[in-house]
Amino acid sequence: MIDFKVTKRSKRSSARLGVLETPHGIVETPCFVPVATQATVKTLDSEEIMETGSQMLISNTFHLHLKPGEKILKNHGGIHKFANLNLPIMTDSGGFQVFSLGFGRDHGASKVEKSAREEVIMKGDQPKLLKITEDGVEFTSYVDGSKIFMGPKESIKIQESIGADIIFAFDECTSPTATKEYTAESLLKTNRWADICLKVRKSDQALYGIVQGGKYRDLRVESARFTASRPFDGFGIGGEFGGDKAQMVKMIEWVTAELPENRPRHLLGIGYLEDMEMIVKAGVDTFDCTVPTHYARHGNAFTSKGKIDCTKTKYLSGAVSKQPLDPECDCFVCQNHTKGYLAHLIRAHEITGLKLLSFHNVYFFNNYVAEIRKKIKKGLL
RNA sequence: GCACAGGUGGUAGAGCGGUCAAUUACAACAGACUGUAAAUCUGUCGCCUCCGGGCUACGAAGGUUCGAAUCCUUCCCUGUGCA
Repeated sequence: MIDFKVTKRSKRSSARLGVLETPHGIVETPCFVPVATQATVKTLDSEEIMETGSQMLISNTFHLHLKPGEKILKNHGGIHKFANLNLPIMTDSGGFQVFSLGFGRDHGASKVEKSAREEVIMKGDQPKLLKITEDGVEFTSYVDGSKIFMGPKESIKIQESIGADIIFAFDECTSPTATKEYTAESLLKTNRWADICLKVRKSDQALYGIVQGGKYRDLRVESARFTASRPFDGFGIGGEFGGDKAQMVKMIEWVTAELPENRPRHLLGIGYLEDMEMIVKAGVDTFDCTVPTHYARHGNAFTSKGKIDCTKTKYLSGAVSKQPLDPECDCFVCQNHTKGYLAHLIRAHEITGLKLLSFHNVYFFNNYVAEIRKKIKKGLL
């Protein structure tokens, strides 16, 4: 079980400071949650994860179900022991994979598409590689092509075996290209699944319900009200956030306005640096995002002066090459390594380069949110 | 000196008469990435372009042919073996 207390409410916005207590430690909110899909923050070991100042991680039910399988995790005493991760952990339910391996894959689309696409998802449409039914979703495994059925019951059962502190209801993450009719019908399913998740849960793990509804205000509000009316321990805000940033913030605000103040809100899969203040001001407590680790493995570092693309030759020589990634950052990487060395490692495809950039990026993101907490404390946000 | 093998775009290496400005990989350059099928993906990659095409190119020079990176001759290089 978890305990959540709001310790300060901003007078300038919907931002709030909070303390989230879990069986594996306390989380100060607002908090960035690094993504550990396969029970690891890619390239970082458990000690390094702690050194980045991470407070909580989110792992993935679908991926752990495929590999190594939840039985393995259960036999090892759950994800914390299995991966030697001594901090709070969430597991995403697999609902995002309904999108990412479904219409997202079919259309090469992101849940944050900036502009409209030609593909439109109509009521009754099905993705190519999976089948969404009333009871759940038949996935096609990317490991061996086998069919894998996952619905609310299955997801909760798996999540119980994995043993995270916080688990999520199984939902359908809808696409930015879904019509209102599709999104409305999907929402009915997600809501029905939410009740099943609550019903079948036997563990004392915290269970978050997920708000969907796409870009449609009435659907978002309906979804938020429905989810708020159920005995969830917290709330995930999911689905698409297509359009521009202003639109995204509006969509979050529609939802947080309907959610009870005394339970935590987790924004699923959003967290560019430039997004952070906005989403916190919109009333979000925790949020996860693959960007720091993902971009790191593609050679990009985030700094107080902007993004640095370490694949560029210009960082190898001259004055810049002798400087750290970010002179204002006190992480291990910035204290001990130059841009020139990091650019070399990335360009030489050395695995250490990926690790060092991942470490820095996660550290930087955590630090960035720590500053946001300070601003709220000072009444500046 | 003789005998084999070989010389192709930044590199490696395909191609062995037309569909070749030349497969592919790497390098280089540019772009993308928001609950991770992601150490990934996309594009450019001889020169010029009014984007139709034009020009120069497969060691060098000749030749055969309607047509040569591809066949022939000579030369120059490289590797290996024998003297």
